[in-house]
Amino acid sequence: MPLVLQSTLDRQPRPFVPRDPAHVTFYTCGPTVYDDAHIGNFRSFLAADLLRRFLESPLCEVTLREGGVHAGPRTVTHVMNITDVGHMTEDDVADGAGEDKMAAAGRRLAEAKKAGKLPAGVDVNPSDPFAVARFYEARFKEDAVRLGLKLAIEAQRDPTLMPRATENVAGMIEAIARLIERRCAYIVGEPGARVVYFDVQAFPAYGRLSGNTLDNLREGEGGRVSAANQAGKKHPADFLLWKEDPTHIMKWESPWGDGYPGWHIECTAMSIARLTSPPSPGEFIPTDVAFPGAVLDLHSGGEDNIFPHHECEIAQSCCAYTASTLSGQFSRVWFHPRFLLVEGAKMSKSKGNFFTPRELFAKGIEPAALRLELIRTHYRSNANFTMQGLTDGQRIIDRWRRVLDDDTAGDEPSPGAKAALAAFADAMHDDLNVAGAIAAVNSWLNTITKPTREDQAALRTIDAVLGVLGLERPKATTTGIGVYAPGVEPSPEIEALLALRRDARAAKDFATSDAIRDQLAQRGLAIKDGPGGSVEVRRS
RNA sequence: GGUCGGGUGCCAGAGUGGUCCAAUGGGGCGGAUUGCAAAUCCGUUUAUCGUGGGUUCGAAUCCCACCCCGACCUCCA
Repeated sequence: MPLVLQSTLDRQPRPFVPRDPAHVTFYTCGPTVYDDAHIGNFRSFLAADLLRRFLESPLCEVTLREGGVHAGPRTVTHVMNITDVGHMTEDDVADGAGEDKMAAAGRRLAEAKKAGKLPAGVDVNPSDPFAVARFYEARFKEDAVRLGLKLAIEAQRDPTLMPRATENVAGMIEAIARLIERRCAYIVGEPGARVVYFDVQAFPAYGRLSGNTLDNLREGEGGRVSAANQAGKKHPADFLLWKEDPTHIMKWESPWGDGYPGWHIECTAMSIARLTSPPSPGEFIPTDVAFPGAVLDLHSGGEDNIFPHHECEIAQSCCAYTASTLSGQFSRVWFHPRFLLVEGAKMSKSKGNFFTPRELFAKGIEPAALRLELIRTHYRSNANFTMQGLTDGQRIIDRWRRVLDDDTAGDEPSPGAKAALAAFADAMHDDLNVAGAIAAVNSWLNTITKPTREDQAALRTIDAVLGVLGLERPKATTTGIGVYAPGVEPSPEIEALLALRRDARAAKDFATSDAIRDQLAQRGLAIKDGPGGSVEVRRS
């Protein structure tokens, strides 16, 4: 059974039919770099990564437009933008009110610097918004690489895969100009305070993605679309494409004055630029009969992007670049992973359940365990991140690694590897049923007492999709007697206790040795006697 | 109020009309192992599937109502 996905547009699973089955185009709305990305951000990015990895796997089959099946492997060009334009903190009040977010981030950085809380070796000029953006961008890329985001690894060689909004303003201006020319956008205000808006009434399909059609928006009681804040708009749902503001902290020249672009236009410009052959002025991308207005194969983003961001992106992209402005979906599949809860509650800084990958890594959580915890729940359900889940995942990973690490594996054929690969692929083809796929792996491994090389090869094929086993393994710190797990710092006191315990055990004074173990347990450390008198120390 | 996604054992989480008295992992319990632990290995245990009604020969799976959780309704993955 070839791959089936549930696009947000369809609300039901459908076979995935790319334009070119051998080469899939995939755009992911990337991070805003005003701050470190948290585990919720990464859940969404990793879900996209998993989809991409499966598409590239030899296990993945895809439906052909003319019918029939295309067998993997295939290539995927996966692009993810870096949003380094500082949007406004109060853009809902009026387009362009409040403080620029990049400026706010700079202010926070300046405070951290003053308090001596910046990591060693870091020198950022907090008043330079570009420097602030680059600082967080670099940290994001580090985290992404550690979590095995394939795109971030590739981007180390090909930076065009992670384009920056600030370096694509020319493309945004071109897109806006095309929209104005096609009468899908209009300019209001006098020079010095001009604003360009997209005219939502020019795109009848507006609202199809989110269900927020123009009628529903009018009836809605969210209170955000209020006419009072929207002076000059033809329709309250019209959205900003360009804002003239010569005083802004980040500004560019444009035909509509010096200023900055709206929130949505950057993704249009960057996806068109990197994933299509951009049409010349006056020309448009021809419509695919089967998928009108579909230019990209896949487009992903967190569920909060569905409205307004992706709704607006579809409208402006189709109106600027495709043959018809009447309808269009821009991407064949819209892929929206749901939000992550933490210990059953919404993640928030005030609740203290807000985590970034680097914080967890510093505690000794290994990237593989975090990755598995973040991908193991179906992407269209809210996932619940728990410390228990992290431990569960760690055990699964340790178990799988024991299979791969067995260097006495023989050449005899494996009785179960083929069926396991098929079961894994079946689950993944079914709208990425990762939990089912992991279950297939575990059930198979349960039947193995001694892995063969074929088993190991099969597990590697599976892991090329899941992407956990190849991740960096934090190293234990070894001292004379202790083997300290990642995240546990050796100290002279602990060393002394371990030495005392060793002596007590040698003298068969188990009361003392157990007392020392209890003492360590009170400090949150669990020990395990290893070979040769060594003692493994980890957090309990 | 509108538009969506969910509610399955102690926990996480699959399963979308019969093969489900419900996968898988963790936990619990028992055994091997250990001075005792831990880890590992072996075995084992636990669910009438949010509530109420309906459709059907048959429902966790379809329909209706209600309750609850989460997202969005121009900051947010």
